[in-house]
Amino acid sequence: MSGDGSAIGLDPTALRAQLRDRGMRWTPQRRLILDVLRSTSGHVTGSEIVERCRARDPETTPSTIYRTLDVLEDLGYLHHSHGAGGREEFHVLPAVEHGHLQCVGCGESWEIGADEVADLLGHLQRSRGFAVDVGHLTIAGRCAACSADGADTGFRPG
Amino acid sequence: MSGDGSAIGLDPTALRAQLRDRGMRWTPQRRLILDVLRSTSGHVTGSEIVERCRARDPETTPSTIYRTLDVLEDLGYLHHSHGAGGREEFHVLPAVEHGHLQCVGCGESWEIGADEVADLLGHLQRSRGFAVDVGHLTIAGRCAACSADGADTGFRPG
DNA sequence: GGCGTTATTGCAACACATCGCAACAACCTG
DNA sequence: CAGGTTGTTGCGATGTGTTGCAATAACGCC
Repeated sequence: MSGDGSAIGLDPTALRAQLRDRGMRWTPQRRLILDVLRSTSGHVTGSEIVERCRARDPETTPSTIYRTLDVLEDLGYLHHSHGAGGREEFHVLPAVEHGHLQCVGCGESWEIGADEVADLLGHLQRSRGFAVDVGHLTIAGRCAACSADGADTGFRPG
Repeated sequence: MSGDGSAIGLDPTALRAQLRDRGMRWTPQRRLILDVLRSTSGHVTGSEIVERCRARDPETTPSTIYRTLDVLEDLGYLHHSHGAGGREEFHVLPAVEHGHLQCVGCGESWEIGADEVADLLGHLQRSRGFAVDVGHLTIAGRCAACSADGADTGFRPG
């Protein structure tokens, strides 16, 4: 819908400064990963990121990538949740915190704003004192189209 | 609350009949897995089931177990969802459909009844036509105790 | 610019889960 | 009970993440 993901805020210089503040280092690998992330909009799975990094530099190793992703999440540059299949899904630069709806039929996913989530889950917070991690929330189910299509869980006989 | 999980309804004979109805077979492996499940209450991760099966019969292979688990889920004997870490969690004999709350701090998890879930998510259903898979729902966050304990995501310096 | 400290990398191994495929064995039939 | 069908098993390989550890290389300091 909107831009191409080359978002302001994924600025290498800023990240470098933030890292240094924490006594952490700015490395070529991190620069590459940040770069890949900058040219990414919306959701990506962990393996997609690995793939894209290796496309630019075949030397890149998965462990480095996943560790860097952790760091970036720590710094608030991204969020991750787990899709309907349990795989990691990263969401770059979440301007506003939000959750996801994912269809087990077609795999499509949609965002639900923090407002909406708060509306839905706020009372869990109040009644149980349970602080929902909105950014991590992915709700599985079937979208309208897939519900109309077939009733069962993605399985279509014959 | 109730018993030890040796629930009525996980009856080998009944399962055998159900399998045969579908042209499927009753094998020693399936019997073992059902047995393990019978002595299990509440949540188990996939690897826990594997472990317990191998404890009784070291020959058991993971692929067989996971495949049988799929079959059993198909037949409604259990449900699975993905915990905060993305790992599979199975729930045996869900008398009533329900979702889960899982604390990323202590790992503890709680059930939330279908009623409560419906209450929370019903409007997603109405406004978007999205049919939430309640049995698959696991909401991550921090429980009251852990929220009081420390503010960040499970990380504790020093 | 050279040097020391120590965060980070890359490797290898592991953990969890899934899949293709050939051999096996439940089950049905006669 | 022997024989054929075909659903299942078990193996090995693959995909996705994680972790321990020794070598490397950022970064701060002189």
